[in-house]
Amino acid sequence: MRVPAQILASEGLLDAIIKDRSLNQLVNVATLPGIKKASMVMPDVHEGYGFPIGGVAAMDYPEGVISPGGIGYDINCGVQLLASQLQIKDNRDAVEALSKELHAHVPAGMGKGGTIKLTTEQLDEVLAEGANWAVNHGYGTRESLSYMESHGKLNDADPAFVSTMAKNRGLDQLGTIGSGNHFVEVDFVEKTYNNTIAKTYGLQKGQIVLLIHTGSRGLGHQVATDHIRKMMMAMSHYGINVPDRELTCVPFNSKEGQEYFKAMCAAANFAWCNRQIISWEVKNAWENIFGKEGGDLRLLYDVAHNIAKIEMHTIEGTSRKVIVHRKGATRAFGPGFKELPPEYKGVGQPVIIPGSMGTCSYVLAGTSKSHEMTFGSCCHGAGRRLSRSAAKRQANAPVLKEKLREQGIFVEAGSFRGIAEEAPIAYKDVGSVVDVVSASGIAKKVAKLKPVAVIKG
DNA sequence: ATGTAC
Repeated sequence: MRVPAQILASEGLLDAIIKDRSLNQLVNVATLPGIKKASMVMPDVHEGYGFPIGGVAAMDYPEGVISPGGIGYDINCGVQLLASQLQIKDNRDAVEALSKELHAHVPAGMGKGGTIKLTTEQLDEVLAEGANWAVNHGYGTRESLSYMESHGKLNDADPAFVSTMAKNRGLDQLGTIGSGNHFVEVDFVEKTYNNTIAKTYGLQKGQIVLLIHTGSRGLGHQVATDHIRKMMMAMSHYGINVPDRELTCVPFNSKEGQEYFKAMCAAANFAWCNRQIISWEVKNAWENIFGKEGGDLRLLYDVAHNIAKIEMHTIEGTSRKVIVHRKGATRAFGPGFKELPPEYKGVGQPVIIPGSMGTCSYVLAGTSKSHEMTFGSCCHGAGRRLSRSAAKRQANAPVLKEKLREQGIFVEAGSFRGIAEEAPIAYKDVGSVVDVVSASGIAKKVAKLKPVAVIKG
């Protein structure tokens, strides 16, 4: 190990953490060339490809390594939160119709294409421009870009390093959520914890909000597959040995490192464009149900939780440039961060933490403590405690769907398999996860969101 | 997560 391993958890959460390989993986990551300070995991950690999901690793720029396993196959998987002007108490009766309308507007499910069919030239524009492409083509407003991490676009993207196969997979996938834990969810604000920040973000008790959780679909997956294969062949050339082949990596400033990074940025841009177009479709569905009385759906914020970023961080008293890998970890920058829209600058970045299906989600605010402790990062969700296959064995999807309906939560899902894999028993308690990050000081609790409808793949 | 392993 070149650096220590750092675990953020409570005693209760450790039980689930020690059952899988996530701590071995945490230790493995600590061996990677150029890693600074510590190999870190958040309380929602679980086993992933090479790196644990819920992990943060910062490498020296530009000699340290970049590793696709530290980002994940779903490049720029992330969450967007939309705030409405309606209260749940006045609109309970409309929820079922709204969930059906959302389902009709947002294709969900494995391999599902959408209504937008891009030409290869247009796809290259999307890869270079991110959410800007959506806005330039009538999907949303320009001011919404200020409310997205990195303004919905990474400038280092280069479509030339995205393979034809990856591009072909993406041609009809804009505006689709995919499967697994991806969803569109209707929630209401059950509770606020910090009234000043809640007010700054425009959140109040009883308000209806919407969450969109998806990423770069088959395109991002293919980018990861292609570059992992190339890196595996190149790694020995750079004299790098890793304890697990899934940790394949090359120096950031190497040919293969640069090609992967530029392709990863392009896939991240595809994901931001995707969430922006889904957001536009969600607004169409909303308008169809509520008409003009429905009011505006305002983009509160959009965060990435599977990404690598070049950032400045203070390490042993010195400010240095690092390659921060966040895999199942959300950026959580504190007050004063210049990228934030002016009205959020005093309170820190919104950190959006989706819980498991039918439980609840949280909005937090980044703090300066996160810069000291976790390279400006926080957890990203509840975190699995059961594998997909174990969840399928233990969950009874039809019964679960009916149970959630009795609790006032409509689930629109493409398959019972999807529901079983995402059953709440397959996940840790998101409240306990959020309490750990809140107690550690890396983020502040702002609001708790309760679902009333979930659209899944 | 993913046209569910090349």
